[in-house]
Amino acid sequence: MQSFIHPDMRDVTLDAVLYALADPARRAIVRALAADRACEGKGLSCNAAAPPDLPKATMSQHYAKLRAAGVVRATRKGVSVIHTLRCDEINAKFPGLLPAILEAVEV
Amino acid sequence: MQSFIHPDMRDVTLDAVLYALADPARRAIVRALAADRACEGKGLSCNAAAPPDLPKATMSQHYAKLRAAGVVRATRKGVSVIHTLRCDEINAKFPGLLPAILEAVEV
DNA sequence: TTCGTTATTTCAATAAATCCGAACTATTGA
DNA sequence: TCAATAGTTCGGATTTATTGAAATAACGAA
Repeated sequence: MQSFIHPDMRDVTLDAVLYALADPARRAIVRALAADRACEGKGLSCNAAAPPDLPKATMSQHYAKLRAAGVVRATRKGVSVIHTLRCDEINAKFPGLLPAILEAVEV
Repeated sequence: MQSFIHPDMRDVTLDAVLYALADPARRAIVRALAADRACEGKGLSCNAAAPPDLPKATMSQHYAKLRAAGVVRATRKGVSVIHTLRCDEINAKFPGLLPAILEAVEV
Protein backbone atom coordinates (compact mmCIF):
# COMPACT_ATOMS: atom_id res chain seq x y z
CA MET A 1 0.00 0.00 0.00
CA GLN A 2 1.39 3.38 -1.03
CA SER A 3 1.39 6.58 0.98
CA PHE A 4 -1.81 8.09 2.27
CA ILE A 5 -3.80 10.71 0.42
CA HIS A 6 -4.89 13.80 2.33
CA PRO A 7 -7.22 16.41 0.88
CA ASP A 8 -6.08 19.97 0.46
CA MET A 9 -7.91 22.20 2.94
CA ARG A 10 -9.69 23.91 0.04
CA ASP A 11 -11.43 20.63 -0.71
CA VAL A 12 -12.43 19.92 2.87
CA THR A 13 -16.18 20.37 3.31
CA LEU A 14 -18.23 20.97 6.43
CA ASP A 15 -20.36 18.10 5.26
CA ALA A 16 -17.50 15.61 5.33
CA VAL A 17 -16.09 16.93 8.60
CA LEU A 18 -19.42 16.78 10.43
CA TYR A 19 -20.11 13.40 8.95
CA ALA A 20 -16.73 12.14 10.12
CA LEU A 21 -17.34 13.49 13.63
CA ALA A 22 -20.90 12.20 13.82
CA ASP A 23 -19.76 8.79 14.96
CA PRO A 24 -18.79 7.96 18.52
CA ALA A 25 -15.83 5.73 17.60
CA ARG A 26 -14.40 8.37 15.29
CA ARG A 27 -14.94 11.06 17.92
CA ALA A 28 -13.12 8.89 20.45
CA ILE A 29 -10.17 8.72 18.05
CA VAL A 30 -10.24 12.48 17.54
CA ARG A 31 -10.41 13.06 21.29
CA ALA A 32 -7.42 10.79 21.83
CA LEU A 33 -5.43 12.61 19.14
CA ALA A 34 -6.39 15.98 20.63
CA ALA A 35 -5.28 14.83 24.08
CA ASP A 36 -2.02 13.53 22.63
CA ARG A 37 -1.39 16.82 20.87
CA ALA A 38 -1.79 18.60 24.20
CA CYS A 39 1.16 16.61 25.64
CA GLU A 40 3.46 14.46 23.45
CA GLY A 41 2.14 15.81 20.20
CA LYS A 42 3.93 13.22 18.08
CA GLY A 43 0.80 11.37 17.06
CA LEU A 44 -0.62 7.97 17.90
CA SER A 45 -0.81 4.63 16.17
CA CYS A 46 -4.22 3.51 14.96
CA ASN A 47 -4.57 1.10 17.83
CA ALA A 48 -3.42 3.58 20.42
CA ALA A 49 -6.09 6.16 19.57
CA ALA A 50 -9.02 3.84 18.90
CA PRO A 51 -11.46 2.40 21.45
CA PRO A 52 -9.94 -0.88 22.66
CA ASP A 53 -12.76 -3.24 21.63
CA LEU A 54 -13.13 -1.98 18.06
CA PRO A 55 -12.61 -4.69 15.41
CA LYS A 56 -9.59 -3.74 13.33
CA ALA A 57 -11.39 -3.83 9.99
CA THR A 58 -13.90 -1.36 11.38
CA MET A 59 -11.14 0.72 12.91
CA SER A 60 -9.36 0.94 9.59
CA GLN A 61 -12.53 2.15 7.86
CA HIS A 62 -13.00 4.82 10.50
CA TYR A 63 -9.47 6.11 9.96
CA ALA A 64 -10.00 6.11 6.20
CA LYS A 65 -13.05 8.33 6.67
CA LEU A 66 -11.25 10.68 9.03
CA ARG A 67 -8.40 11.02 6.52
CA ALA A 68 -10.75 11.52 3.56
CA ALA A 69 -12.65 14.18 5.48
CA GLY A 70 -9.41 16.06 6.15
CA VAL A 71 -9.64 15.67 9.91
CA VAL A 72 -6.47 13.66 10.48
CA ARG A 73 -3.14 13.11 8.80
CA ALA A 74 -1.33 9.78 8.60
CA THR A 75 2.29 8.80 8.14
CA ARG A 76 3.83 5.41 8.33
CA LYS A 77 6.45 4.92 11.04
CA GLY A 78 7.86 1.45 10.84
CA VAL A 79 5.13 -1.05 11.20
CA SER A 80 2.66 1.50 12.61
CA VAL A 81 0.61 4.23 11.00
CA ILE A 82 0.81 7.40 13.04
CA HIS A 83 -2.12 9.81 13.00
CA THR A 84 -2.27 13.44 14.04
CA LEU A 85 -5.20 15.86 14.19
CA ARG A 86 -5.22 18.54 11.48
CA CYS A 87 -6.19 20.83 14.28
CA ASP A 88 -4.96 24.24 13.13
CA GLU A 89 -6.15 23.70 9.59
CA ILE A 90 -9.64 22.69 10.67
CA ASN A 91 -9.74 25.55 13.15
CA ALA A 92 -8.80 28.00 10.41
CA LYS A 93 -11.46 26.73 8.05
CA PHE A 94 -14.24 26.09 10.57
CA PRO A 95 -13.55 28.34 13.57
CA GLY A 96 -14.89 27.04 16.83
CA LEU A 97 -16.11 23.73 15.50
CA LEU A 98 -13.48 21.40 16.90
CA PRO A 99 -13.35 23.07 20.34
CA ALA A 100 -17.15 22.95 20.60
CA ILE A 101 -17.17 19.24 19.85
CA LEU A 102 -14.12 18.35 21.93
CA GLU A 103 -15.30 20.31 24.93
CA ALA A 104 -18.79 18.87 24.84
CA VAL A 105 -19.52 16.37 27.58
CA GLU A 106 -20.50 13.04 26.10
CA VAL A 107 -23.00 10.86 27.90
CA MET B 1 -51.45 11.55 14.24
CA GLN B 2 -51.10 12.94 17.73
CA SER B 3 -48.77 15.66 18.91
CA PHE B 4 -45.02 15.47 18.36
CA ILE B 5 -42.57 14.01 20.83
CA HIS B 6 -39.55 16.10 21.73
CA PRO B 7 -36.72 14.79 23.90
CA ASP B 8 -35.91 16.44 27.18
CA MET B 9 -32.57 18.24 26.92
CA ARG B 10 -31.07 15.77 29.40
CA ASP B 11 -31.59 13.02 26.84
CA VAL B 12 -30.13 14.94 23.94
CA THR B 13 -26.76 13.50 22.95
CA LEU B 14 -23.90 15.06 21.03
CA ASP B 15 -23.99 11.96 18.90
CA ALA B 16 -27.57 12.52 17.77
CA VAL B 17 -27.10 16.26 17.30
CA LEU B 18 -23.98 15.87 15.16
CA TYR B 19 -25.60 13.06 13.27
CA ALA B 20 -28.63 15.24 12.58
CA LEU B 21 -26.45 18.10 11.40
CA ALA B 22 -24.19 15.92 9.27
CA ASP B 23 -26.57 16.04 6.35
CA PRO B 24 -26.77 18.95 3.92
CA ALA B 25 -30.56 18.89 3.60
CA ARG B 26 -31.01 18.93 7.36
CA ARG B 27 -28.42 21.69 7.74
CA ALA B 28 -30.29 23.71 5.12
CA ILE B 29 -33.43 23.35 7.21
CA VAL B 30 -31.57 24.38 10.37
CA ARG B 31 -30.06 27.38 8.58
CA ALA B 32 -33.50 28.46 7.38
CA LEU B 33 -34.92 28.15 10.90
CA ALA B 34 -31.97 30.09 12.33
CA ALA B 35 -32.48 32.86 9.77
CA ASP B 36 -36.18 32.94 10.54
CA ARG B 37 -35.49 33.18 14.25
CA ALA B 38 -33.29 36.21 13.56
CA CYS B 39 -36.27 38.08 12.05
CA GLU B 40 -39.85 36.76 12.34
CA GLY B 41 -39.04 34.11 14.88
CA LYS B 42 -42.42 32.43 14.64
CA GLY B 43 -41.16 29.32 12.93
CA LEU B 44 -41.54 27.90 9.46
CA SER B 45 -43.64 25.19 7.86
CA CYS B 46 -41.81 22.07 6.73
CA ASN B 47 -41.98 23.14 3.12
CA ALA B 48 -40.87 26.68 3.84
CA ALA B 49 -37.62 25.65 5.55
CA ALA B 50 -36.67 22.71 3.35
CA PRO B 51 -34.70 22.80 0.08
CA PRO B 52 -37.28 23.24 -2.70
CA ASP B 53 -36.53 20.07 -4.69
CA LEU B 54 -36.61 17.66 -1.75
CA PRO B 55 -39.20 14.87 -2.13
CA LYS B 56 -41.89 15.12 0.54
CA ALA B 57 -41.29 11.71 2.05
CA THR B 58 -37.59 12.46 2.37
CA MET B 59 -38.29 15.86 3.86
CA SER B 60 -40.55 14.32 6.46
CA GLN B 61 -37.88 11.81 7.49
CA HIS B 62 -35.35 14.60 7.84
CA TYR B 63 -37.67 16.53 10.15
CA ALA B 64 -38.31 13.41 12.17
CA LYS B 65 -34.55 13.04 12.72
CA LEU B 66 -34.12 16.67 13.66
CA ARG B 67 -36.95 16.38 16.19
CA ALA B 68 -35.65 13.11 17.62
CA ALA B 69 -32.18 14.61 17.99
CA GLY B 70 -33.64 17.53 19.96
CA VAL B 71 -32.57 20.12 17.41
CA VAL B 72 -36.01 21.42 16.44
CA ARG B 73 -39.45 21.68 17.96
CA ALA B 74 -42.70 21.17 16.06
CA THR B 75 -46.24 22.32 16.60
CA ARG B 76 -49.20 21.96 14.32
CA LYS B 77 -50.81 25.17 13.10
CA GLY B 78 -53.77 24.37 10.89
CA VAL B 79 -52.69 22.17 8.02
CA SER B 80 -49.03 23.04 8.51
CA VAL B 81 -46.44 21.83 10.97
CA ILE B 82 -44.38 24.73 12.23
CA HIS B 83 -40.80 24.12 13.28
CA THR B 84 -38.48 26.23 15.40
CA LEU B 85 -34.83 25.75 16.33
CA ARG B 86 -34.20 24.74 19.95
CA CYS B 87 -31.43 27.25 19.78
CA ASP B 88 -30.99 28.33 23.40
CA GLU B 89 -31.31 24.81 24.70
CA ILE B 90 -28.71 23.43 22.31
CA ASN B 91 -26.44 26.38 23.03
CA ALA B 92 -26.71 25.72 26.74
CA LYS B 93 -25.90 22.05 26.41
CA PHE B 94 -23.28 22.29 23.64
CA PRO B 95 -21.82 25.80 23.83
CA GLY B 96 -20.49 27.10 20.55
CA LEU B 97 -21.59 24.16 18.46
CA LEU B 98 -24.53 25.69 16.62
CA PRO B 99 -22.78 29.02 15.92
CA ALA B 100 -19.71 27.21 14.60
CA ILE B 101 -21.82 25.19 12.20
CA LEU B 102 -24.15 28.01 11.18
CA GLU B 103 -21.32 30.46 10.59
CA ALA B 104 -19.28 28.00 8.55
CA VAL B 105 -19.22 28.73 4.84
CA GLU B 106 -20.58 25.79 2.90
CA VAL B 107 -19.18 25.03 -0.52
C1' DT C 1 -71.70 16.89 7.20
C1' DT C 2 -69.56 15.81 3.23
C1' DC C 3 -66.18 17.18 -0.13
C1' DG C 4 -62.01 19.16 -1.81
C1' DT C 5 -57.58 21.10 -0.87
C1' DT C 6 -53.23 21.53 1.33
C1' DA C 7 -49.53 19.77 4.30
C1' DT C 8 -47.35 16.11 6.18
C1' DT C 9 -46.69 11.26 7.61
C1' DT C 10 -46.48 6.28 7.01
C1' DC C 11 -45.71 2.21 4.28
C1' DA C 12 -43.00 -0.71 1.56
C1' DA C 13 -39.68 -1.64 -1.77
C1' DT C 14 -35.28 -0.55 -3.55
C1' DA C 15 -30.73 1.38 -3.13
C1' DA C 16 -26.73 2.64 -0.58
C1' DA C 17 -23.72 2.51 3.39
C1' DT C 18 -21.80 0.16 7.33
C1' DC C 19 -19.84 -3.59 9.94
C1' DC C 20 -16.58 -7.13 10.56
C1' DG C 21 -14.29 -11.92 9.75
C1' DA C 22 -10.92 -13.62 6.82
C1' DA C 23 -7.35 -13.01 3.77
C1' DC C 24 -3.79 -9.97 2.26
C1' DT C 25 0.10 -6.38 2.36
C1' DA C 26 3.83 -3.73 4.37
C1' DT C 27 7.58 -3.19 7.58
C1' DT C 28 10.86 -4.63 10.77
C1' DG C 29 13.85 -7.69 13.44
C1' DA C 30 15.74 -12.27 14.30
C1' DT D 1 14.05 -16.14 4.63
C1' DC D 2 10.77 -16.39 8.40
C1' DA D 3 7.87 -14.87 11.90
C1' DA D 4 5.57 -11.14 14.20
C1' DT D 5 3.10 -6.83 14.28
C1' DA D 6 0.04 -3.24 12.38
C1' DG D 7 -3.13 -1.99 9.07
C1' DT D 8 -5.73 -2.55 4.80
C1' DT D 9 -8.84 -4.72 1.46
C1' DC D 10 -12.42 -7.98 0.13
C1' DG D 11 -16.97 -9.74 0.32
C1' DG D 12 -21.19 -10.91 2.30
C1' DA D 13 -24.59 -9.95 5.94
C1' DT D 14 -26.97 -6.38 8.18
C1' DT D 15 -28.45 -1.80 8.79
C1' DT D 16 -29.91 2.63 7.24
C1' DA D 17 -31.56 5.94 3.67
C1' DT D 18 -34.43 7.26 -0.12
C1' DT D 19 -38.74 7.93 -2.26
C1' DG D 20 -43.31 6.86 -4.87
C1' DA D 21 -47.74 5.85 -3.47
C1' DA D 22 -51.29 5.57 -0.15
C1' DA D 23 -52.96 7.24 4.23
C1' DT D 24 -53.89 10.84 7.69
C1' DA D 25 -54.94 15.50 9.57
C1' DA D 26 -56.83 20.04 9.56
C1' DC D 27 -59.47 23.29 7.54
C1' DG D 28 -62.88 25.89 4.64
C1' DA D 29 -66.76 25.94 1.59
C1' DA D 30 -71.13 24.25 -0.04
